[in-house]
Amino acid sequence: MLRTHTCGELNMANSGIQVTLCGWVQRSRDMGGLTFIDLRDRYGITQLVFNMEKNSALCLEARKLGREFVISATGMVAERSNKNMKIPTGEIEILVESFEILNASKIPPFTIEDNTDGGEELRMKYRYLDLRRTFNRKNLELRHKMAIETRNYMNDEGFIEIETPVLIKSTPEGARDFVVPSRMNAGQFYALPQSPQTFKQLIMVAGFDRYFQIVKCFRDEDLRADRQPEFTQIDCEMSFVTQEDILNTFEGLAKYLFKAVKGITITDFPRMTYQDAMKDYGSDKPDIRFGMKFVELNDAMKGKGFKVFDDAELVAGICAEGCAEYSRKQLDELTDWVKRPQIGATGLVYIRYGTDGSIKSSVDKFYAPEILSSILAMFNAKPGDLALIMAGKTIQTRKALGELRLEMGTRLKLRDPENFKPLWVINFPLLEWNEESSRFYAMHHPFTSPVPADIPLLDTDPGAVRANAYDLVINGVEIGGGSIRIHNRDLQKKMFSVLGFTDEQAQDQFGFLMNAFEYGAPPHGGIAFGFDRWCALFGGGDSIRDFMAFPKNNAGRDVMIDSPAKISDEQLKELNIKLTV
RNA sequence: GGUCUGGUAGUUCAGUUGGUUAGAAUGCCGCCCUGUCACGGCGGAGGUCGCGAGUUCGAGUCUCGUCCAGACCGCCA
Repeated sequence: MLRTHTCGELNMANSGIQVTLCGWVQRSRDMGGLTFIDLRDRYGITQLVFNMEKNSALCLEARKLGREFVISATGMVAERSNKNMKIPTGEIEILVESFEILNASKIPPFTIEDNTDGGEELRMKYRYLDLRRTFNRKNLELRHKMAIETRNYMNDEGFIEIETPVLIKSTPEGARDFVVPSRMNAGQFYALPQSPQTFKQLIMVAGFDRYFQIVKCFRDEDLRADRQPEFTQIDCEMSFVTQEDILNTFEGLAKYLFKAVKGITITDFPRMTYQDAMKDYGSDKPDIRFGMKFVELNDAMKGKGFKVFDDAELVAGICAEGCAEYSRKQLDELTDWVKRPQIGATGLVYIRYGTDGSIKSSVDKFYAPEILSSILAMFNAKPGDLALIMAGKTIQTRKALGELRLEMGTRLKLRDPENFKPLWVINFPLLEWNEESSRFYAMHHPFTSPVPADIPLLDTDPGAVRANAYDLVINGVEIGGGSIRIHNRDLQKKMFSVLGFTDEQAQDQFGFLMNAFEYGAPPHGGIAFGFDRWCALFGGGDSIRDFMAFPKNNAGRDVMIDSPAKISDEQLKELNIKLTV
């Protein structure tokens, strides 16, 4: 070992002993007769002292050390005359007797500090330097803890971790696949898994009963702050269970992780139907840290001569507590906010309930004071509150109002990142109609089982079929989703047919699964969690990139290794690929 | 595929109506300082204003194109 201790562990109890530390030069302070160096490693920072009077040659050498030099230093642990209570090692320092430069460093392009001066792009290019910062180190430590504790819980619950292949087969439906050309099979391609879905079902057919895997998945779609082309799932599947068993098992995982990683005891774990979530919050992943539920106002506000509302399919609003003080300018600004293309609302109506009991709205012309007063009563509004109302097509209005609700929640500071409110959203529809291609798509995926009572509807009214599917939502973030699967060949075949597959296509693409169902497939179901998102949520971050060691930028590029990149003509030839660009 | 924002010193940014030699902070280099810990003081170096056209007597500033980065919409079974 090149060191006797780390830079984070020494304190008064160690004073008087000789130690050797290794680490990076965080900063040096040259006082003339004294030189201080903060030596940093994963574990902390320890101050080294060089004294000109005691050893001038050594002190002069130490002054030459630049930021991020890697050194080992040997000396005596001593109590400081001026203590720094801000750091754990702040009561001691090392009186250095000798040191060695293990490796020099160029001047780093940005400062390796909590409040770094480096921008996003630069830090990504030098990610290995960025990762030296406490912020990133802590995020990766959190991620590690999450993974370890997940494995602990799953192992204790009798789950077995099994790896599934990464080179698999491309299938339609769902996200775009990343594909990998096969050299030995000219003209043919593997696909990288969007999830190990079919494999974990086959593992159930194989009798493993309880499987999980912390696994990389790949989707070739555009990126977001919470979406990367390669990401990690906690993928889980169980046999001989009902939906209730799965919800209980993974409610257990969530509670365990909250306790083990965040030290938080979760007692409340409510469930909400998809239908209620859409009606009350305009979202299938409602943030229930705050109320501000939708109030539907069709009966109260339609037919009173205000054309925008009269023509609307839905008139609905929310009540922002204590916002009656909003100025005309603020309300205009809020109206502009909902009119942005991302939200796409056509307008915003307000009713202001003044603290003096006065009522003022943007539609006074159409609604008598008594009516406005009765509407405020529907919101349970108190003097000082502000009702915000939108109208239009039901789906768009709910979506826009949902965005407005989140925005108001943020402005009113009702979305504390250290306050956690998990929620199961259940009772999802099985299918979703797509206007563009005029066909149904599986809302979850094509292996999701319909609620048995609704199976006859597959022929008559597919859109009304409910699925045995569920999502775990925490603070408005979709953390995971799953379903009870189809385990019967005929039902699976039926499902593909409803989705517009011919029997041949279904057999060609998913024959292996349907064949397996004919050999004693047990009833099964499962769930998959977005591991990166869960880490980001627990870490209080908005971007999953901060919780991955080497993430890609918003164009899917790794700016550090500069990928993706061209390959040589020889490689292309070997793969039988001709480029058109 | 689309919308928006940004690109100026190593770095993070400011730069007014288009007008003299493009500034600040930080980092870097040099000198001074024996208790600092965001040390302090003095001095110094550092710029193809992303790139390419255009308008103009004159462009960091206006226009068009293009590249790069970020956020979002579409997309993400």
